[in-house]
Amino acid sequence: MTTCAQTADLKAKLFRGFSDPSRLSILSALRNGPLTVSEIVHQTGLNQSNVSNHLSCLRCCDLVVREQQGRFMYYELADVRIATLLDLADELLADVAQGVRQCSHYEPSTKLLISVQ
Amino acid sequence: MTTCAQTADLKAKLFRGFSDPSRLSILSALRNGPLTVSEIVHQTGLNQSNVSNHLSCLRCCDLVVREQQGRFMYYELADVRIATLLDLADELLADVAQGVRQCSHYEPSTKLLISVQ
DNA sequence: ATTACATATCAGTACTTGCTGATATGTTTT
DNA sequence: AAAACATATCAGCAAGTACTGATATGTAAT
Repeated sequence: MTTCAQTADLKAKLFRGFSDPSRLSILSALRNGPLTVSEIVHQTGLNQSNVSNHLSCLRCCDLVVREQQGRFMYYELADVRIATLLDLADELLADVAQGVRQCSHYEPSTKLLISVQ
Repeated sequence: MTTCAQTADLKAKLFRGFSDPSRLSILSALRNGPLTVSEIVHQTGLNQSNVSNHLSCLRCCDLVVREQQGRFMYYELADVRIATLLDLADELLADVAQGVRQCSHYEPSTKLLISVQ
């Protein structure tokens, strides 16, 4: 029970790595092979600072690895199973978790709109 | 590219469902079969209000389903693949994402400790 | 109908989290 | 060595997000 809670904490932390649209765009871009930071910037449309921050976060968690090549830094998914996890999520979205789209629990600015009205 | 970003948003939202220790404890408790709210409260150690809020969130996203039985409400995982996803996360934690534990990006109150010192 | 029990909802608070711009570090080229 | 390029770091702001306690709803027993 106590051990279970600790695992839950850790697992939650792992999932937090996947629970941001920017980080997911980055991971998804990396599925086609290694990319430099600026290539990621270009492909995702995010800015350099933002991408760099997220990459640092992803690398710190060992979800991506990097390799220096001249003045470029190549980033890559750390393991195929990361792609598997992303695919499984897509499957769930398609077949099961269809409510996600409309669900507004813990959702941006609903309160604001209501109070303004 | 635009479609990709939209999927990223949705997937991020799905992962947010899994990125909370309380929700994970609940989901993990439900892996052994359907449970009432108070059984979940008992097994997880969370309080009733909290569990109810999270269940409402999980149900809204179609990650769990419920069925009324007298004055009890039985909750259950909506699909086996949810358990699969949890297992895959465990695998990643064990084999790949070992940095998650120590990673302190976007981490509670690091700033506070530093500024106090 | 009233009480007891099971669950749901809500507002408020404290905290977490991501983005941006400015700046720093590091690496090649001239 | 200086300039140009690639990436990293940091502070501060603007959100988002979760927990709690109080209260409401709903169901079954007396």
